[in-house]
Amino acid sequence: MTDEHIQERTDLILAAATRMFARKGVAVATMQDVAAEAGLSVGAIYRYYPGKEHLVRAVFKRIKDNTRSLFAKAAELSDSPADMLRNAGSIITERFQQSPTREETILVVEAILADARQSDELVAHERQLRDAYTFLTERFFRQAQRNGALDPALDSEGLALLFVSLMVGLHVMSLETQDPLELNSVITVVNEMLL
Amino acid sequence: MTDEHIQERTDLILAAATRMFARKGVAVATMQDVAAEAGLSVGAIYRYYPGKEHLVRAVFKRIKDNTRSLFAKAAELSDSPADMLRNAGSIITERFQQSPTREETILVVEAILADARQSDELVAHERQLRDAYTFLTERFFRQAQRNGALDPALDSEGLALLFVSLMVGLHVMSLETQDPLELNSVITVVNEMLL
DNA sequence: GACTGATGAATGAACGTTCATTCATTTTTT
DNA sequence: AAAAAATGAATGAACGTTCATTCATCAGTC
Repeated sequence: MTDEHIQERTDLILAAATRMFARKGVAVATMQDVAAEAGLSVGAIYRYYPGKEHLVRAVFKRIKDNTRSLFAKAAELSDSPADMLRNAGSIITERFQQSPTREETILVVEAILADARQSDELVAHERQLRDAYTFLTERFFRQAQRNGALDPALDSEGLALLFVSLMVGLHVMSLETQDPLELNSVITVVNEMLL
Repeated sequence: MTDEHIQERTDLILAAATRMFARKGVAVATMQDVAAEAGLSVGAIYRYYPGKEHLVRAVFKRIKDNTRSLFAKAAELSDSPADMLRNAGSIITERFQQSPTREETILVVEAILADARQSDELVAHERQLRDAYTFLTERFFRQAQRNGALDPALDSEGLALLFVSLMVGLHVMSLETQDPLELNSVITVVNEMLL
């Protein structure tokens, strides 16, 4: 009853915390909520996490890492801006259609808010989210410009910011609908504009 | 000392609450925080608002109304999609540069999150935010298509969703920078793409 | 195999703190 | 002096955290 068991419990608690934090909000969800959702007692949680603060950070970290790697994958799979838009768009729709990941979407936004409120000391460290996104995207666009898949006259930095903002915006907008967004029409429009 | 005084106090408290809710988060900011920020005692607040819940709702309502009317104004001032983008973009930068409105930006996102968590009963009522945005925008685009300022072949609904998502995304992204966004490059890129 | 003792995972009542709300009192206005 | 406005100490509920206790599991002994 060792490493494997600890990993199992840690994951169980993290998943339960993710659900509760998304459902009620990080500040409103209580440790008792998390414990009940995990099917454990409150005390048990403190064996695996030193406190609520740590649990929150662990949840945010996982969310960010997930999102970042999805972005990286979209860039890797694509070989033109239109393609990248299509890939990133389908990531959002997929993410949203699975119910547990709708909750993750909410937490992506909560994590951004938490970052936004951080006072200036840790800021530099915590602002990696946007940087990582825009960095990945800009690199992809520059590559596309070298390959001739994108007009070299376009400002790749501006384009990257535009692209990432659009993706984040679509995430947020998806929170306002029960049904998945009609992303197809968006993608079609941008495709037409990009050609 | 009646109507005018009541209005004055109500506004004072609402402004203080807006600042504190944005700074700490709605759930974390206390009534004592709000009172201190307003330069009043806790008890005084309860003379003007029946409780925290009401205060929160009032703050959210004002934020939404503000944002909505800014959107409407942008549509009114514009006579082409590129123009609309420029106008909406400058609204975001203006909003962001004034310090009190950076806090409002945070609350726009908190309000969206609060909506997203509302359970299904009130949802239809509360989901006006996106509808109002996209409705305004789509109507503007259709008008532009009639005026010949926009390719009539484009799907105005998809375009509206795209546009609103981009604006919301830019708002959120602006939270991740201390400095105002380099929106100009974004606007330039889209302008080039729209032509 | 049966008994005993040790281990440490899990429990949940209890504690101290924080916070929304109330209200008896004081201050200000009319 | 009466009425209205404002105060802030008091109240009680809720929450994060702690810890004495329980109990299933397993090692050691016969």
